[in-house]
Amino acid sequence: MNDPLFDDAFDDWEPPTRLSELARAGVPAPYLDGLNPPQREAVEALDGPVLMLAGAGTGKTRALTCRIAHLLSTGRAKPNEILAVTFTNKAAREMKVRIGGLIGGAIEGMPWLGTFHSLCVRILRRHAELAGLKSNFTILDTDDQIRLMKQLIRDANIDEKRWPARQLAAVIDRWKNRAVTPERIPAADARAYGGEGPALYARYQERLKVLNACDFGDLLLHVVRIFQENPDVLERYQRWFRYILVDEYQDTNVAQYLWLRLLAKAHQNICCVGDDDQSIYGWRGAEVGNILKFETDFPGAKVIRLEQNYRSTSHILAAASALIAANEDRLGKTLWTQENEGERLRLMGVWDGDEEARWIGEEIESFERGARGRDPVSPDEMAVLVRASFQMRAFEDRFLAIGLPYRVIGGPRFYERMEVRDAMAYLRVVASPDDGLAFERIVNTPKRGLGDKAQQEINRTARENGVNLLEGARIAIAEKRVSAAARNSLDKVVTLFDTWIERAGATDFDHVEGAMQILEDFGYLDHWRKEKTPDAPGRLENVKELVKALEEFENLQGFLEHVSLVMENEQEDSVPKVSIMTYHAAKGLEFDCVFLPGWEDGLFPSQRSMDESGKRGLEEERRLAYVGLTRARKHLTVSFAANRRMYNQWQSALPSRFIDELPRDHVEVLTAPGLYGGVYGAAASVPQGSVLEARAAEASAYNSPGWARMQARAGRRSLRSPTEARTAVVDAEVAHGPGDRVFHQKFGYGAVTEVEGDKLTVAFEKAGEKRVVASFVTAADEIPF
DNA sequence: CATCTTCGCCGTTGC
DNA sequence: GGCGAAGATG
Repeated sequence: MNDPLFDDAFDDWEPPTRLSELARAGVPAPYLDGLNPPQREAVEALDGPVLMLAGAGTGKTRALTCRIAHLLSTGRAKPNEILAVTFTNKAAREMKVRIGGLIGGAIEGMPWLGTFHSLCVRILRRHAELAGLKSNFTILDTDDQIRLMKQLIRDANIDEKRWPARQLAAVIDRWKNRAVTPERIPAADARAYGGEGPALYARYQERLKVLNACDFGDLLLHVVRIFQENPDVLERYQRWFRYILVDEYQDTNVAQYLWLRLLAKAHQNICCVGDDDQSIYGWRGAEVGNILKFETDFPGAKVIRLEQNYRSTSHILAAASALIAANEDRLGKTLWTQENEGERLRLMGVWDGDEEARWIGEEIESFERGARGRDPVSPDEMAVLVRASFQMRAFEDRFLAIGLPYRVIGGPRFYERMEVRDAMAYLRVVASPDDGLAFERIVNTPKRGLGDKAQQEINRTARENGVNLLEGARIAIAEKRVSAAARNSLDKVVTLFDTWIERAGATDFDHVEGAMQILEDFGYLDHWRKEKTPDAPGRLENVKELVKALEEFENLQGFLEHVSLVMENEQEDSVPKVSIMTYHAAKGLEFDCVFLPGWEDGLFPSQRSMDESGKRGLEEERRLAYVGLTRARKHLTVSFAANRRMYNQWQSALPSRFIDELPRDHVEVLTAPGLYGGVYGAAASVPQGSVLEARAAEASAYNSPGWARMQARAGRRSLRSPTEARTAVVDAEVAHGPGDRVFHQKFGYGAVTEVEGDKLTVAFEKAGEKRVVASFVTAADEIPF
């Protein structure tokens, strides 16, 4: 057991006495209390492959943590012999805490509980040389990746406009997700990226090696390859990890799947937990297929379904279940609950995005006060979930305006800020001098008179001599390959780095103080002190905060690794705050009160997703909606706007098709009668006896898209009374033709130039040519005011 | 030759 | 609104 690969910290570890005695006596451990039968089965079926199909809110985390506690307390494995994979670092942290709570808090944490990426880094550092790297390799983020690829594209004389670097990044990413190496690109992919993809991929990997760096995909790919090519190494890990657990299995990609299968091959003690209905990372290479074929991959697998939902009220669960039922590709589960009926899902239509933010702000305050006979809800228990991050700003602006505390989760993050990335680049060069991308980033930041010309020369020199940029710079100075002014300034940089690289190698190096001094010496702190822009002081603060964050780590490398993998800077604060985040970031979380704004076709479901992946894309969008709906415990509000400002332009939108799929019985419509945007809602709240009501009764298939869309058309036109609504329903059928003069609420007057179905192309006098939905314009002579 | 200024283009989701 | 490329300035 004295394998130097693995720590011996747990050699003397024993399960808590009380628990092991209970286990020996055959008495159920206390943590088994209150588990429902399938949960309990999932906890107790320790040997052989197990697939836990766990619907939203069915207590899968509980089952998972209990299972680990059970492995530990029955003495099946020590804490460091269990490999447990979570989807986020946050989930890993929380799970450690919960396991500690279950078995008595005595464990020092589980070293092999983490995300695929963090686990792979640990393994890769130990065997870096088998992948052609040094063990102090750096991990590049997306930004670095793109910059590197841009260089390669330029070198290959490819037109960057026609072939954007992002696209190459996407192509290479897809290959890595599927564990495709440059040597084994499938014939079908040979034409990727204008036929240059395979060659550029190979060159990219070569450059990474030279830079002693790897990207996210590499972390897995390198380890998989090391396992495949070095059976002795693989065998040691197979023996060490006696039990394997995987959370969010529906979101694993091919590379991750291969990694797991290699590690589980010998003993097959693998337990995967997932929910095909919550698979929302297809765009990142996740294969729902992994979960669907688990039983084939691991013969004799036990499949356990968790279907009792403990989270949401029955109205909310019913609405979510009905929505997801529209998907065809699913295993199918029947969630049920014993919770109260609760409130129905509330549906609100508004005129534009600003009004939506205003209204939600007011609603949040009203929930906080406990108005309308509700129990007060803390802001910590409320969340606004959006499809895309650009939607967040409207809410931030509004919440700032009314003084409502909020936190943005997963938005533009601390470690992505320019000044923080600059500061880190300095530290990266010191910790890992081969990191040319970091060197490039700061060689002329702050300005040192080292522009394009000088930098190109450094690059060329380095490449010709086969050395890193720092050495290249040194040679360029010695050989006078750059101008005298540049030489002088560059020499200072090189000398300073030499000094600090040496100091950092010393055993008594204080990395916190050192980091601050590095930034001081290079003039980076002064740079922000001198800057007169209003945001300069804040940026200086951020840099100082970054240095402070170093305190929690043993050395620079540890810190830099943490940043590249975790990228979050959470500080617990005392003020309760409303959370704003994307659906993707909300996975695994739950709140008493959830707002889902922006349910408009094209935004949600995202047009791009549908264009790129067709029906598959739409189904993933629907699963995203399902994830959103199932985050709510008690209060759930969906809203949509008739108009939204995007890229400084007004665009009109139809309500999301997902709204049509919400079952009427579980929905309360708040949209004001006769007000614009009265979809779905218009009819439900139209006064008795009105024409709209008659039409609603007629349409037996109330939830049919056709009906809802007709409502949309009718409601869309700033109507104030049922009388106007009646006219509107008729008007909506009136077609506009080319040449007609029309009026639009936001764009003003214009002339129709083209008609295509219900979309018009209109040349507006002020706003220019726009494509609009026919129902949003009126003939210019009958403006409804 | 470096840096500052303006213009046109682009724009999910994230470990 | 942000970014990079091209043009203007010092």
